[in-house]
Amino acid sequence: MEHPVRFGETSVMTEQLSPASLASQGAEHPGEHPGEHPGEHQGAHPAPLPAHELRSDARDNRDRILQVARKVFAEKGIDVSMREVARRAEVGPATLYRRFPTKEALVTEAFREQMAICTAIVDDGLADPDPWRGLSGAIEQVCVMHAQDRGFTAAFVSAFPQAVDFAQERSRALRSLAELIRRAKESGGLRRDVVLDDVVLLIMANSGIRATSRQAAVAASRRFVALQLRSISARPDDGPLPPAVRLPLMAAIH
Amino acid sequence: MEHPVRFGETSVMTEQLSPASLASQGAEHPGEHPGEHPGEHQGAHPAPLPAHELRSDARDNRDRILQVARKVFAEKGIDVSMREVARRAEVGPATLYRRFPTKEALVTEAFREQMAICTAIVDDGLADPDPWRGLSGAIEQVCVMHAQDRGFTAAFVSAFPQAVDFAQERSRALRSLAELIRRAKESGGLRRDVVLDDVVLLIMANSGIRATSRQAAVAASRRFVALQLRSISARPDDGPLPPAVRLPLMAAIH
DNA sequence: GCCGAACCGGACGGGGTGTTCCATGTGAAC
DNA sequence: GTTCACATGGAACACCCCGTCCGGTTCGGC
Repeated sequence: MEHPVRFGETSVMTEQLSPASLASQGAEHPGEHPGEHPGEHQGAHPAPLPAHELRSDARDNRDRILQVARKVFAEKGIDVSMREVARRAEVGPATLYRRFPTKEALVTEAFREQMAICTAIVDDGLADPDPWRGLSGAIEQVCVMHAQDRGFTAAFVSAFPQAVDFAQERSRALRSLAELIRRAKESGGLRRDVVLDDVVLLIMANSGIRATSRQAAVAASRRFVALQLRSISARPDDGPLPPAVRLPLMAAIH
Repeated sequence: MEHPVRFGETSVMTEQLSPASLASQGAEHPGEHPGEHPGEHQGAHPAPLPAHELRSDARDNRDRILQVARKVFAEKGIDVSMREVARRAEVGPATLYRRFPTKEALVTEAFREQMAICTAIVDDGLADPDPWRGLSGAIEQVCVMHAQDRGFTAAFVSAFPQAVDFAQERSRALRSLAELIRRAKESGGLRRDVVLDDVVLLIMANSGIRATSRQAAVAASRRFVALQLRSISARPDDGPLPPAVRLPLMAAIH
């Protein structure tokens, strides 16, 4: 079962966090509280983010922005400017900022779904009667997800400490993963000297893979994961690996 | 507008290549030719880079710039601005640009030595009577090098196609590596289904590892490589792994 | 010590980014 | 249909960076 995904990128933006990111900290989660109409007019992030009762046009814009953001983050990584997102969504910068007071907010919201998919993948693995199969499948799927979506990878690893719900979701996924690892060891599928950090290390390393195209990245990731699984499996099956992939670095050697 | 292509895009500095990078292309390697005194006055990159016969103060500055650049690139990666390098070297931007007409030039020059070390490592491995030991040692050393110096990693993988001698050196290293792999397979130490691209993949993946400190990164890298070697070894020894490392991502799970 | 060439760094114009202000437009409740 | 709070986009702010020009400084040969 394939989850829909996108990609990620490396580095940065960590240093570009706005001064306002702190301000947006104190605000409560929007929640479902009806009748919550703070009469403040705009300018300087009035309320963090109203829930889903926006005016129809505003709601449309919000949706379009998120859609565009997800796409462009996946293609070019997380470093694309807010302005470009606004441009592509055919929206003024102010509109973008009223919905997402900060770039961090936009990124967090854009990847909330994928983050959830991530945990879902792990939970799926947990549901598998064969823990080793569940674990290896989960690892592969998560890695492929990262290979497809540069932005998600960046968001995942660089991981704004501020974005609370992001961290929460990740924390949940990690807990499930830990349990899955425990079971996989118990069942004899996973080597006993492998720990949770190793699996995270592996996923992190996977994000270092660069290729010329998204397909190539996925293929490379598949091969990489297959190799990885050999190294952590208690009884490696020695079956054939996915095909090797020619990497960009190799161009020089013709 | 399509990128001039080559390598794995991934942003970073790709968009910051100066227009002058082309100009610096045509120029010959400075070489040792004495009596090469183009009387042009400065402004707009007069000669690419005079060799080692600068005025004493200029030479001092050049050395200091390179020293600072290496340090700051290692710490913060390749994305630091030219201005910051200049500031840290206590030099005006103009001075920096006069010595290194382009950021690419600075990076290339800063990492020339490390690049050479890289090939030396591989050649050392080639000299080892036990090809498998030579290969695994080389892999570990290169990976540790990358873990210690983020900038070098970036320079290595993103790899300006323009920087000819850089590419040459890397190409040389790759050729040696290929030979080392061939021998390791022949000697029965390396699995037969592993190819050169896999080792490169592995090194690339290693560069995805992030940690809270340089020591942690090195430790994580060591563990990672040990796992890797298990997956490509024809007869994994099952010995103890280097210690596991707590990764930054894990902070959330306390 | 002189003097010219080599060298220096501050400052400039052009461009980009994250974010906010404000005058204008518009959905929707009455 | 009127009304007004909400929504909008262009312009603007403050900052940073890039690569270059220019007037002043310093090296080093004479």
